[in-house]
Amino acid sequence: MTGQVRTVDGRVAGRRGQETRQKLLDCLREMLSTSPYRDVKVIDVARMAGTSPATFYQYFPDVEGAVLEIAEEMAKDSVELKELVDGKSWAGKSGTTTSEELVDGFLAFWRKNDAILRVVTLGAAEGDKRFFKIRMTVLNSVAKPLADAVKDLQAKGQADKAQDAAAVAGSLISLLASAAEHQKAFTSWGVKIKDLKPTLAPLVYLGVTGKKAPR
Amino acid sequence: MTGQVRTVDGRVAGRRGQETRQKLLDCLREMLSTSPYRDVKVIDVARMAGTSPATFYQYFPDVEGAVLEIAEEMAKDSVELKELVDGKSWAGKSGTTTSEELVDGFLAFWRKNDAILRVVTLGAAEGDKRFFKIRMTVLNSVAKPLADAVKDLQAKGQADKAQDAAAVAGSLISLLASAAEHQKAFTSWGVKIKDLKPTLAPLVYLGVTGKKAPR
DNA sequence: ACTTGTCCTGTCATGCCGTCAGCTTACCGC
DNA sequence: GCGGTAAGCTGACGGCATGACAGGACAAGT
Repeated sequence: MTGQVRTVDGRVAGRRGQETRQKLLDCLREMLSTSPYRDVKVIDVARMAGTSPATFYQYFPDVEGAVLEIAEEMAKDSVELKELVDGKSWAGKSGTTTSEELVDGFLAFWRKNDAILRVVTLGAAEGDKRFFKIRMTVLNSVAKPLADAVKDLQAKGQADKAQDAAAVAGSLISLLASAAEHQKAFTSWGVKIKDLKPTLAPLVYLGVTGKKAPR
Repeated sequence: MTGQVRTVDGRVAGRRGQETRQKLLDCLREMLSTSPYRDVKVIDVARMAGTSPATFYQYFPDVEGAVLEIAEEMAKDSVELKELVDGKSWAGKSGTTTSEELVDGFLAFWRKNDAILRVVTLGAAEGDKRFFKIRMTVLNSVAKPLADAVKDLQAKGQADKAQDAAAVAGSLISLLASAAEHQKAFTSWGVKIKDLKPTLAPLVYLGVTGKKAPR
């Protein structure tokens, strides 16, 4: 699957080279979570990795290129998010559980990949196709099975057929993504983090089924 | 209200100085909407404004400082968003209209200030208090009156009292903000922009009233 | 030990950053 | 109109990040 790892000038990287490369990626990830994206410099990353800027440029064209690498790694991990929706039931009480677990799982994933997702989101918003595609991969991993679930319910007459399934799923995933991104904002509105799930989960349930959540 | 405009070294700016300053801000705003934030350089802004980098540094400590200025201007404009909720009715049919106008108005404001809001959002997510506060100002201009509306309905027994009003309002505003930020994403899900309002508006209505939207 | 290919770094040209001294311009009182 | 004063602008400079290259260090096989 993973093609040969190559340096910028075309050589194939050996064992030691891959280690160095990985160390650079790790340090970059670390830097991203501690300083503003705009201020992340190659020289800092190199220093932290105990190597020189020249080495960095051997493996990556620039900071953005390395960030893309990290982002793609994360996008691969995001397949695990499918499990939050696939094969789950939306009927009655179990629907409540499904929506709660979806909210929980999604927020956890976002929090885990906080820093890199911030940069991906920015890149996507700025119109960069590569970042946009990565963001899509992550969100689609939930949005697609969710849209399928809505279509299923519509077919069984258990959900509002007038709603576009993909639009519903997209809106709900956006809601989750945005809530995940700005958890700090909620506290300033006097909302405790623990209030977030009880609020989001019913919204998801409502969006999917078109019915008020049972209690 | 607005104190004297001052240069970095303390001089008060006169007519000509203010013009230059404003031209720099305009050019920066332009640059932000055409190139990635990370790549916006002082020298480019200065060149576009037909002046020198040194002049830029006379009015702003750095790029971020100037961006903050633009953002604060925008935050002032955001008071107009209050009107989208204040004094509106959520009962029956008129509730549907209210939610639709809220969605429309909010999306329009966000689209108008696209570029600067992107940077504000990034800064806030990275933990910068100044950007965070500005983002709060914008979102609060809708979230506060919306929370009041929910409390009102709760008091009248027309909404679910178990929900925290502020949390509901916060989640809904986050939903709108996120949808506004990533309109392009929706099209890749096969969702037409015009499908967005019919999807978001009922979600808002549902969130506020806890009832399924009438049609 | 020698060869081969990978890996790292010293060094250099280039370009942006951020500051300062000093020159020019506008305004004001006389 | 004349000089004084403060505002406005820029050339120039040290400093640092970028990105390219060539050559030295190193590991592995022979």
